[in-house]
Amino acid sequence: MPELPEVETSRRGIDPHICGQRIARSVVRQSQLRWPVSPQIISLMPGQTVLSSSRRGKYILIETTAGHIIIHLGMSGSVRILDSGAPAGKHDHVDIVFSNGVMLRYTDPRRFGCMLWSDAIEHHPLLVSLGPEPLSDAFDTQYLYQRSRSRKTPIKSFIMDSHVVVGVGNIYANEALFMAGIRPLADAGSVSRIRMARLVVCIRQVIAHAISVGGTTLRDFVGGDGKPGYFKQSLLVYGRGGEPCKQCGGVLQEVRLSARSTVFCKRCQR
DNA sequence: CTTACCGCCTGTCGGC
DNA sequence: TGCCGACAGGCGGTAA
Repeated sequence: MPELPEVETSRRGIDPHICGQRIARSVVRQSQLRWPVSPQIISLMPGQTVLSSSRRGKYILIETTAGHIIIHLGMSGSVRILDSGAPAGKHDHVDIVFSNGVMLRYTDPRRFGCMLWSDAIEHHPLLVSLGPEPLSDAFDTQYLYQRSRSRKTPIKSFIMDSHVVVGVGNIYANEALFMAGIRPLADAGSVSRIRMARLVVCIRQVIAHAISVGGTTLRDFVGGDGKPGYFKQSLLVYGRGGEPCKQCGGVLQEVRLSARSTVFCKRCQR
């Protein structure tokens, strides 16, 4: 389940292999992803050169001489660098093959992800209304506090809303709220400014830490020592419902919030 | 504008 | 051992 740190790790993994490379052709084996793969991925790509890669939220953006490729990994997606001769497996949906024999392969068993093309990335509907990056200056106490006023939605849902802040998935939302000592079900609008300030710090911390260890799930790009679960070992509450709180020893509660597993400590979080 | 809920997918896992 | 339902979950879309 790629979250922001895994997406960033993926982007860093492919970037040096694709930048400056000329695209020879693309292959789409399965076009039915979250949305159909843009036809331009096939029709416009040959002959184009990759200029750069970047990331916005959980979207990987690949800039070519004709426009941008927008990639989302959904729940189970991955991008890998392979030799163009590598045989395709069941869930290898799209290949972008470069003239030097290197290939970028998009794989996604559950097909929740997407591969789209845009020639006006700054106006793309998927990107235009996204909230700030959690590690950017724009994401600060003032911003989060102001946006949360009069919001009745649970604070956990609030910080998982990509229009509020990007990249905070279920795992990191649980972790950040525990670190901040805030109950996931508290009304967003009722969280005090002081506690909102703490939450901003905790979201930053957990995301930055996860990026620094290369995320949890995607580790097999380049030179990966391939040790999975780096971040998993840092988890304080996620996946630990019924187990003792690492802070007070009490039993961690687990509830469903909008169909998502939500774990917290009754004593440490208020 | 807000909020709550739906559905897209398939691999995995627990129960019988 | 095999079958089957529940579950996982990002997030756009839609209804109220």
